[in-house]
Amino acid sequence: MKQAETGSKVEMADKIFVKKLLSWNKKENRRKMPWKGEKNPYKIWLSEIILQQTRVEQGLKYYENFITAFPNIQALANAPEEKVFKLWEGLGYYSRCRNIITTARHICKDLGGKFPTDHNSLLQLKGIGPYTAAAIASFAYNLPFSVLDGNVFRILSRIFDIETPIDSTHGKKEFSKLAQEVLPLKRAGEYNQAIMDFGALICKPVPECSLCFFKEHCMAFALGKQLLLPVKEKKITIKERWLNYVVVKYNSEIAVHQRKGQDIWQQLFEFSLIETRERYTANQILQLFEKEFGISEYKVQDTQIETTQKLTHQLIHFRFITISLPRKQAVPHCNWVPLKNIKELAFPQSLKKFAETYLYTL
DNA sequence: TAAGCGTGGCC
DNA sequence: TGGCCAAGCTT
Repeated sequence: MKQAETGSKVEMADKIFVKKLLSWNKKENRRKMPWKGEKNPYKIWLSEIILQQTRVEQGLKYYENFITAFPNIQALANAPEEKVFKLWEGLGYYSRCRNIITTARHICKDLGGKFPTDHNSLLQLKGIGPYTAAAIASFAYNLPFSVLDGNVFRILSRIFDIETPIDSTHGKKEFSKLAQEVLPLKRAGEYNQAIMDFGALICKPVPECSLCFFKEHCMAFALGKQLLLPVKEKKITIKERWLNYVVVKYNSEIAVHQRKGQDIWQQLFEFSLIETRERYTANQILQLFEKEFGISEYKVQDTQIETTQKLTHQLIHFRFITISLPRKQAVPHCNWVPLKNIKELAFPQSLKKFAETYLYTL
């Protein structure tokens, strides 16, 4: 947007957009979701955390499972961590799971079990950033804070033809300011829900301009730039890695290891791992395994299973080598878990699929 | 502050 | 089909 246009023209467009958006929301928006219209901050919070960088269709079942298992924040705070992680299994971005446990326990232990009712206190909670704080504040308490998510970036960039990259620090500030200016202060909750529904149904990445109530006022539509907005500047680099799992069995027990540190899948479980920076043969992997784990007496059951998984920043090649031990012995960094109990542990999706396909049937 | 964190659906 | 995207946050 050009500097000269930040004055009255934009304010006019704002007013028309808000009026039309709220009217569309009331008359035509049929989108239904279980947390919509919810006033319970616990349920709003849970839904918003689940939906971070996650599609509604994917998060829906997780939300229902969580509400059933943990109907209130006390139930979540009192739950064993492994049970919470097991419910989160497969949803990705597992730090969210760690954070809801921390925050639930903090609220129950230090805040009398009551969710904070002001925006700034919400922002202090682990896992709650600007978007989620605004969502809870506006949905639960109708406080005047505008949400700024992927939908809102897209919509505002198109309506006002703003080419500032949304993944830049400057862009975030600019869009945040604009979003707050557009917000109708007394109808924050209603407006925030409406604009995100509008982004999900009409002003999609590939937009349905023919259905749009605002196309006569949209600068991107006038210029034919819908598909060029919003602008992103960062290129992601994809790291390639090879995770060679040596699945160690003794009778019907499996050696498993819980991931720690700063890497992916923190706190999830895996099998004994040999990571390499390129593809190794099964024999090379077993050689490394013998050396690193101090285990040389075993029988190889299978070396064939290979698969890949694409993460946002990584391309992971998996190799599964199943071996069995003639006698039970300690496997470094691992614990022995009966096969029937493996299902109770949270695994990364690719490992879960391997286990379901090959391990339970051995 | 820029980089990193999962998974699945879409075209 | 591979790159992009989806109700972001933390470090």
